[in-house]
Amino acid sequence: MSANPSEILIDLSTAILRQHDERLQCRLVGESSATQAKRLPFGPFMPDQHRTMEIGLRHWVREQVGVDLAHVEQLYTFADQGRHASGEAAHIVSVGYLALTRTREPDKTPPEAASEDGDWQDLYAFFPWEDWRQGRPELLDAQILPALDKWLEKDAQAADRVRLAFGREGAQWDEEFVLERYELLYEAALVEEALIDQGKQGRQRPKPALGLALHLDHRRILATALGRLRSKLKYRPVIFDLMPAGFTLRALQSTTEMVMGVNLHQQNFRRLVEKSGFLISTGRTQRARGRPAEVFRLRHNERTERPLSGLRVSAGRAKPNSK
Amino acid sequence: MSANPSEILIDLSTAILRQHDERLQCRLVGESSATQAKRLPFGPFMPDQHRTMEIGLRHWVREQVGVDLAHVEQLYTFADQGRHASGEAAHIVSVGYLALTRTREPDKTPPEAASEDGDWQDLYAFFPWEDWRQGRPELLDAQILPALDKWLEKDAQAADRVRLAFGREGAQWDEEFVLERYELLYEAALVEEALIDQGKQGRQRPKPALGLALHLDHRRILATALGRLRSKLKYRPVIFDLMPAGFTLRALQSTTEMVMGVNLHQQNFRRLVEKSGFLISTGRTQRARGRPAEVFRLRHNERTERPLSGLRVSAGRAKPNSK
DNA sequence: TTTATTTATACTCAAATTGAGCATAAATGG
DNA sequence: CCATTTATGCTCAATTTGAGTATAAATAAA
Repeated sequence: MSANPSEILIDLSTAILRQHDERLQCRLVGESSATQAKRLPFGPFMPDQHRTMEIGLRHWVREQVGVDLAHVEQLYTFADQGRHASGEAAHIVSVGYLALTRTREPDKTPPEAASEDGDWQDLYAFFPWEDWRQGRPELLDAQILPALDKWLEKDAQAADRVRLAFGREGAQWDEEFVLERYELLYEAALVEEALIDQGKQGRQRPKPALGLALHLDHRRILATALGRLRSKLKYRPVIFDLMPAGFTLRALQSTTEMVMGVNLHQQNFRRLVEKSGFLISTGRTQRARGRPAEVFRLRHNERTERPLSGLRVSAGRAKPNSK
Repeated sequence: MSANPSEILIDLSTAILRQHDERLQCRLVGESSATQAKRLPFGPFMPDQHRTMEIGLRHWVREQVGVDLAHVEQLYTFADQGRHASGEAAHIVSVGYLALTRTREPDKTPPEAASEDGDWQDLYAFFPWEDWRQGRPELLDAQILPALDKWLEKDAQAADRVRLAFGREGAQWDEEFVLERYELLYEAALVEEALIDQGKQGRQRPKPALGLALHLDHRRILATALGRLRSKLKYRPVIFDLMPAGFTLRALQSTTEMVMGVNLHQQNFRRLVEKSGFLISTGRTQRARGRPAEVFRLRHNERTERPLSGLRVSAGRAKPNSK
């Protein structure tokens, strides 16, 4: 079927995220016909033309999507055979990337351009159980946990993983475990991709309503991206790569909340950010409904590679050995 | 020169770390002849035989190295062309992994087996500037920083990266920036690999004494491994995957110190670990020089995927939106 | 057999950080 | 002018962290 059974193609797929209109969005490409799932922007890695994979990735993104990337980070390289439908010409290894793009200054956005900038989807459409901003999603207790329990009845192997990932029986819900949760839902065949990979084209069984499906393992890449971003926010100031040049503290907080899927305490958030020393006032102010807010910008060009909230060395350093 | 210009081979290379005799060690394979650099255990990914890359990796490790792997984590996929000497038959993409192995119980180690278990090298032989346990390494001020400054004279572009990575001018030394430091030393041609990649076989210039060189980009993988491990220790309890089944708190602390390259405050470390609730006393005690120490073990089989020191959500959660 | 030395463990205390809330300021829309 | 909204300032208790001092229990040396 395939030209050469051990030929390997490397596919670069990128989860491009932006913050827009109070939503965290993800850029998609591909057919919007009902049968065909959309996919992340992608392209093959061509070692003869791209000196590094990141160069290749930027090439494809430039070609397919007209956005400037801020933070770019390699996520993971997936090569599971089970995930790729048979019939492919070669073995595909997909290298997933996370990229953040800065929103334009709210004022400067040309109004007509809004609909012209491609297919952006609400990220939580793919992971509705990850958004706790309005409280614990009802979906969890109404559908997910009962279905997982039913799955565990046949095979209790994964019981502990479910407990930790979904925060049951004393375990805390950890918002970083996005991938772990998605993988469990996949294993339990509660997401459409699992049915497709099993050859059941999603027509036989009732289509599970657990978020929108994507091409191949792209939703897995997206889950990795969200988990990584949530995790990274806590120790590296990547959040600013989702912000325009000038922004209010409230806007920064909203963006953080979108990513974390959780609401934060406004006054304490302000205290944290002020203490971090990353921001500097522009002197300008931005008015909306209530009291006008001060507009900040990133101090200098302190690049993103600095810890945001102090290091977690924990347990206290001591003096070096005297001897 | 090569059979097919765009043919891609995937190479799985693993940094296998263990803790042994108060040292953090790394398993190497390959010639010990003077001219040929050693390398990390490796093998090609063969999609026809390995369903996932991790399966392939475990296969090669089993074949080349007789150790049981505990924690295994994919690090990064490197595909830079500049890094691979020309003349290779195909484009090699190397997927780097980090693996931790548990030490045997100190009592149960057969004395003669010690020398029989392969080629283990002190990790800090490759990164002497990363070990601050005896205080700030003299190497830094004596050699590294002057050489970097000399490099920056020609091109000050990287000045800010140097400042952040090496903690100068107000910036703090961040022990996680292992890769960033190594890359800068590579770019400044202060490590042997840089000279080799430039075609100067290290004979012309005086060989820089900045740590032992490894095959191709294996030292870069090792740097990634150390940085990732240092980072991960702070929020996931992977440290236990370097420990034997039973251990004293002092042994746990020493291992943590080896990894972090920093000394910790003993009483506070104890407090932290006790509070974490990960450990449970075995009732046994272990005697050495001073007062005998209590021997602990991991509680149950709480797997490693739990936060060690409380989450860093920072800025405090608030109640969900009431509306 | 005492004594110094070494290591483990217990406890204290001040400083810093965090979590939660009250209070006030400065706009807008009746 | 007043109710509403949002931003910002400030307080206060609880918890965590950093850095010690004190004591316990062993070994090595005198």
